[in-house]
Amino acid sequence: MTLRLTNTLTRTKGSFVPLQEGKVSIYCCGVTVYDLCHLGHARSYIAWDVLRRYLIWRGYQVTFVQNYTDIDDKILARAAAEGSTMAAVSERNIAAFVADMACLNILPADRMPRATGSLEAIRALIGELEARGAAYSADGDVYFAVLKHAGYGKLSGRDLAEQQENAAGRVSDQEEARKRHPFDFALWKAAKPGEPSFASPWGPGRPGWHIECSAMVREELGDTIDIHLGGADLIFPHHENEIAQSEAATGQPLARYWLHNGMVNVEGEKMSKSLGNFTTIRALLDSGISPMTLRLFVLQAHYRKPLDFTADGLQAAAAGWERLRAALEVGERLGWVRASASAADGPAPLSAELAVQRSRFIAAMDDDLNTSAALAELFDLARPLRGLAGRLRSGENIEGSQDAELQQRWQLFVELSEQVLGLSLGAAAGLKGPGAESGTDRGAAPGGAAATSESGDEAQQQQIAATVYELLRRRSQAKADKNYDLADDIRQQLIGNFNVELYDKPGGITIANGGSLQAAVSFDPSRHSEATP
RNA sequence: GGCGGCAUGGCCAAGUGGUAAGGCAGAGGAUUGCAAAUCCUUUACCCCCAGUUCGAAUCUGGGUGCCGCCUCCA
Repeated sequence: MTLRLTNTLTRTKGSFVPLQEGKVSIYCCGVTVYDLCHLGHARSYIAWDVLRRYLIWRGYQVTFVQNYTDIDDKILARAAAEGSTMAAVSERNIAAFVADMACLNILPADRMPRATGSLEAIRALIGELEARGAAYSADGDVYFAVLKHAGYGKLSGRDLAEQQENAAGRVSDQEEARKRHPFDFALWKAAKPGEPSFASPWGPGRPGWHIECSAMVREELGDTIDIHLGGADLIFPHHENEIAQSEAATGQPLARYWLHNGMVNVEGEKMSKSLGNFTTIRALLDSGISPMTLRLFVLQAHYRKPLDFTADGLQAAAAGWERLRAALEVGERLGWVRASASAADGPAPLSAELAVQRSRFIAAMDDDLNTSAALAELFDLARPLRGLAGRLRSGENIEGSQDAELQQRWQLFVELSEQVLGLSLGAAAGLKGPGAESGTDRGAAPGGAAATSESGDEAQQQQIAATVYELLRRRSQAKADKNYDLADDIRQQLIGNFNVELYDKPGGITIANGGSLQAAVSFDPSRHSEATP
């Protein structure tokens, strides 16, 4: 089985064959750093993170480059609005980007070039295009001449002759007057008075938007790369222009595979900056949605399809993540060890059933990253583990349960979930970004008492445990007296005051867990002794 | 006007020729004083019409509806 990917360039799904066996070069269009990242970025970069993780897991040596566009009109506007500088705005948003991506468990790119750091390559490329007659300068601007480039429009399926009239009048008259063709686009823009600018053979100015990607791809990865990634909104004009520039300069195909992710809607409406209805990643996480919930939500749909963010959808994903989380957690609770396996190491010896599930997972991922189908396998793998988790949670003693098949199942499950899909316990609880304290969405319960669990000192913790224990004792007595109103009242008190939940198990034993408690407290009426599992 | 995409159960969403994965929600049952968790069982004539085929959600033609891009945008 080989990986099959839908290539925008050919509009077909075909086998992925890298240029060099065993190696994959990927360029992913990054962000313009004038603001915080929004859900569209999250969707896109989660999808590409999974592509990358899957390739790595399959044994490829992947080089992943993603740019920062840190020269741009909108950054300038933002800087002017806040009395700051372009560099300051960029720096701040780059830091935010890094934090947001880490929070979502998105692997950092191998290299992240910036436009400001690539000016040499950009100027060289423009010069080359000019020398080849593919570009012309006009009043300090330099434009790419689309008519000089055969094949312009091949990515987006546009025909220059047909499109010409439709495009008229879409750009400012001034700029229009300098262009020879409406689709010609700026490679270099002359500086306007008061703007920061960079020196160039054409006078002071700054690069156009598209040229930086062409220059960076070439500088970082070479003339032809394996995979070029981006949002569907970039197909035209950005990627079309990128192809034109690069291929006019090198005479080689820019990328063998062009992959584009579908757009994000919010409650059925297109999300866009111009409509002002975008939600930042931070705002969503701050609202109590866990990073892994967001990740699961994104991966439940195919990356090429539009994705509608709704409160209901996120809630469903949160419940789904709870299930996966329980299954991930159970092995750790039982002290099981992760296997350091990957597809490249060859399959570990698996039971027949597990081997089938593993190969189904691979088949799904091979089919243009069908994460939805892959997740179905993951949920199937998790089912018996959830059963184990359920028994553990309700206080049943299964410490001795070292069933080999279950352990193996857990190891496979963890491997696929964490390594390939990036759905990870550690990422949910450990890797903290702003506003991402809780691994579970239900952790955002009333009272906010949960937050104290990490800061409380030992004495305080003992005090709380003792109080909880006393309440458990009283509740046990109330149950014995069949005074269920009081018993329920105590349950409510524990939730309200400490965010602690109670689980009754056979034998009248009650376990209190979560919230302000660092360790579970249990009460056994037959023993009257405290235990902390 | 040009290019492209999508229409599957209450919601989300796979499936691209052999009688419909998975998640959420719901129902019934086991367990429970009640909860929680878990387990079992259960819920679809795949937008419409015509055609191809032994057989279609899946292919072809037509229709209807929705959406994206064509302007900065992941």
